[in-house]
Amino acid sequence: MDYNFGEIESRWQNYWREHGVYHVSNGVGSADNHVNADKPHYYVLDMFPYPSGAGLHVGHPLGYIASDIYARYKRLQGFNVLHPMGYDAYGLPAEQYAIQTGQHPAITTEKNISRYREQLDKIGFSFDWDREVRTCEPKYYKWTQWTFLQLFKHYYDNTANKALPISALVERFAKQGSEGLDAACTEVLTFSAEEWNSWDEAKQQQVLMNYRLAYLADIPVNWCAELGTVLANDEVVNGLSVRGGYPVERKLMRQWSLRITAYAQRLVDGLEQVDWTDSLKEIQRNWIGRSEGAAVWFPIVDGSKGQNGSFEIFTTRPDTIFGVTFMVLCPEHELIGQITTPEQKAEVEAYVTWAKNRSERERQAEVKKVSGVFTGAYAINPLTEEKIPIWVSEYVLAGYGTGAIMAVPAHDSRDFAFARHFNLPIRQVVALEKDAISDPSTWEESMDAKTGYSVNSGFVTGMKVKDAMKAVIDRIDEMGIGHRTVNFRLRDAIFSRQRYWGEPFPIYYKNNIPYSIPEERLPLELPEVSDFKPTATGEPPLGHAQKWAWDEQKRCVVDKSLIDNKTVFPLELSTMPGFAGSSGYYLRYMDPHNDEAYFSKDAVNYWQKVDLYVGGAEHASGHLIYARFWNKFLHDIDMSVVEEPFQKLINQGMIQGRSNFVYRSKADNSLFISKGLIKNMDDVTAIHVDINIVDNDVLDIERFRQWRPEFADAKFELEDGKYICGWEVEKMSKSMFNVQNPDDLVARYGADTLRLYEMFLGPVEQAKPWDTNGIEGVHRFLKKFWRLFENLSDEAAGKEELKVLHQTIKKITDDVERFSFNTAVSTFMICVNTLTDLKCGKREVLKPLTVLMAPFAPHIAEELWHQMGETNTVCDAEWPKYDERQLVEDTVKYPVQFNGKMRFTIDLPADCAQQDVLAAVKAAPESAKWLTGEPKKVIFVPKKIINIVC
RNA sequence: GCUCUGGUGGUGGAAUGGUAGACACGAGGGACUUAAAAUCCCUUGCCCGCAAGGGCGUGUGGGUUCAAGUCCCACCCGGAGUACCA
Repeated sequence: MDYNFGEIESRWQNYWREHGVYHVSNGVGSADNHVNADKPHYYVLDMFPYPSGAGLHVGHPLGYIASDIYARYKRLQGFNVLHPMGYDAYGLPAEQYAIQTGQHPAITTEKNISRYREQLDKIGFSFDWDREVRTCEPKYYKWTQWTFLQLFKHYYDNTANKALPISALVERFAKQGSEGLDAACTEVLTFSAEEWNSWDEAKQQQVLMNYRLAYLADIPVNWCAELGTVLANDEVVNGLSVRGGYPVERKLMRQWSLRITAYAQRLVDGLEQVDWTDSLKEIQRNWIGRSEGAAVWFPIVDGSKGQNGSFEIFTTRPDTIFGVTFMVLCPEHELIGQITTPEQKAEVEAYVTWAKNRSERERQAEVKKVSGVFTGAYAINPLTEEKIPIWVSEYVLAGYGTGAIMAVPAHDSRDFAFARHFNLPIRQVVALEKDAISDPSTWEESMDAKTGYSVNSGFVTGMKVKDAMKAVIDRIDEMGIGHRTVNFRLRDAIFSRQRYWGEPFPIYYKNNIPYSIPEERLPLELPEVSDFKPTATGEPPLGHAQKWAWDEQKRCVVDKSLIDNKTVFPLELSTMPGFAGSSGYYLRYMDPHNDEAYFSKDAVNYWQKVDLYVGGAEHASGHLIYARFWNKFLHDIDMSVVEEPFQKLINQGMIQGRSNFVYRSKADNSLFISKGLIKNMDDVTAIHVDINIVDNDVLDIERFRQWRPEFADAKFELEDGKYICGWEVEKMSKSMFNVQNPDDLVARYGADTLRLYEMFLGPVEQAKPWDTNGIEGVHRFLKKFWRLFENLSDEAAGKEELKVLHQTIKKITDDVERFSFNTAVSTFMICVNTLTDLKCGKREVLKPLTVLMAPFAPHIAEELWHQMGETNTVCDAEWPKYDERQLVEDTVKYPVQFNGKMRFTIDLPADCAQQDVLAAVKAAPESAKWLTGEPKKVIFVPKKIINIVC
């Protein structure tokens, strides 16, 4: 009987579904715990997909296949494995599509999901679909909203180093005001208990907003007019939106933000505990951008103009303070208005206006261009008492540090450029050697390195840079004008989107103060709207919703015509961003149908965390930071039990497209020249051709003629009767006709072949081009494996057969453990080739081999498993263990080296001692040529090699 | 610029410091077949040679070592991330 993959695969997919083979229980305490009560647990998670209209291409399942193999492997090893899947279903593309076509995003999303599901099902994954989550479903986003409310109701206490309830803060303020409080906040406030108690509700709420972990504030945002929404920093690249590539500008807007910066240090520290690649950790560290330095207050000359008579700067180089020759404020700095002299006023205002109106894009493009203006005001260097000019420039950013710097042009390249441009003095205060002082006016560039000695620097002169840093900080600390501090590049995450297709905020406004709707009234469901575009007045799409107001007494959503601002109030109109729903989904999978809680204590105590997480590295600075933050917060409020949610993380590499080209002659527009016959590439035009009508770079001429009407009469210059196409590795995209759809391959070769081939392509973590050319080999291998079972026998296996089996068990186990699936597939090939040569059809060998194959090619394994008379699923078989005794070799083929060069090999007994090996080598006829006289030295590695130096 | 990656046959790729190129694709030759498909066998890094055999080979140049694709130093090229972050 032939290997009929179509029939086999649908049979077992049905069987698995009908028997609930992939259903997982939560261990002890759960309703159906009897099955898995005493097994160890393991959680394998894939980053859930956004179901786009295009469906899956061959790159999407790569990670899913890898994780599925691992999940199945763990199960065979006796683990209770959680391996769920769901959909990140809220987001921009569905909404953009809705705006264009008027189709409700819920409908297109539903359609896309069922298409995804169909495609996924065909590949034979072991997902427990009973646990599916969809971020756009009320019963799921109820808990996204719930988490938001908890963030709203907590603040971050730096002393406790965790999130604490706002109610505790209110109590504290009533008793002692801000005294002794060290908390994450937007600005440091100082007030007494009397003051707090004297304030009205509005003022108190305003003050609390300064501390909430989810807070409303006017902040400069990335506004994308084309998309009609704000975007997070990681959603903007080079001043353009990641989705759509539209221009993005800076704009001050009242937005919800998450105070993720409160967790910056813990986010850095947590990286030590997780098993991720160094490069991924590095991306996160860079994104968080921790830097140590000092905060220093510089007094302003004629301090009456400034509020406190001084302003704060941040520097990582306190040791260079003797080299400060000017100060720079960012154009947004609040002090500018107060300190600018009347003579400079016009010029400064013009500059500030100009800078503020510049788009992100212009700024990015002109980074190297120096611009700025003198305020006319001066500061005093607190250590030298020198009077130094204060400038304003774009190169100082509002969002980092305090938006003000001390400029040390000799030792900072940006300050250097600025000083040169405006002819400001440059003073050397660091030198590689104590006396290596030169004239900075002759320098080509600044000396930025943190090495060498301080020079021209008062009391730190002669100290090493590192010591000088400490000495300066100690001094300013003593003087009470500064202290050691740490700054982060990470910004708070803007959490509002002016969009329709997202989670509504469970917030209503009473006198412009946000209040949370009661938790027991969640979810606050997304209302229907007449139009998905923003309203005429610029309100988000929810402004179109008629039934969108909160009745405080009835505790429910009512028609907005009832708004009276007494008992009925307007609801928040923006929605949450894409990362809201994906930040905690891994926890919900643990207990997806719980209506009482996000997830039960039992469930999270059982599963703890994700043991293996597989997904793309593109989420390094987005999802993976937000999710870690989300989890740490949930940990603080005693929900999640482990601080770091993803223990081991694997990034599957991108699968690139492999495009094919035909070459049209420029002289004759209907003539196509085969690649090898082209003399000069300038004579031809390369045209992308659909990879589905090309086989091994050979063009199917008939199908090419049918492909496009304009090619119907094409003529060809052939080589060896074939038209050979050119190829190139590019992004997989429709416009390049290089998209490979997994369904086509499943139909042609079967899911098992697809699974094996995706793994065989190369290391999972490496980017690689998709190329169908090799798929035949993998398919042939499966047929060969199938044929082994044609002569199934119960005879005892021989030594050779057992040896290859046990070698295979050992190698496959090793390979799976280190996620080296490509070499695992080769190992299977070697094993099957050997067994074919040995004509081995012995059950004793084939049965364990089938179990080894089951994670990789589950359908064929299940079929053969049952053909061997088994009645239970192969998924619950036992992973074989290798027997060291079967691996022992009697003889070793020793490579013989002379002076490190391999010359020949010699077969010897495995237990041969050095002198016997040497004797055998001397006796070998081949040695005569290389061995003249006695060897000077002999290196002998038992069972490995012998090297003779002569 | 900085950080992280990677550089091995015609192609994808393999190699705990110990026979470089496993496994597969492609290509060439052959068997079976009326023919095709399927299957099977042989050859396939480059150079010299009829052969036996020899020389050269893992981006480049040095070094460590009995032995280097693998370790160290310097450099070249590709890919990704990030970028006035003080």
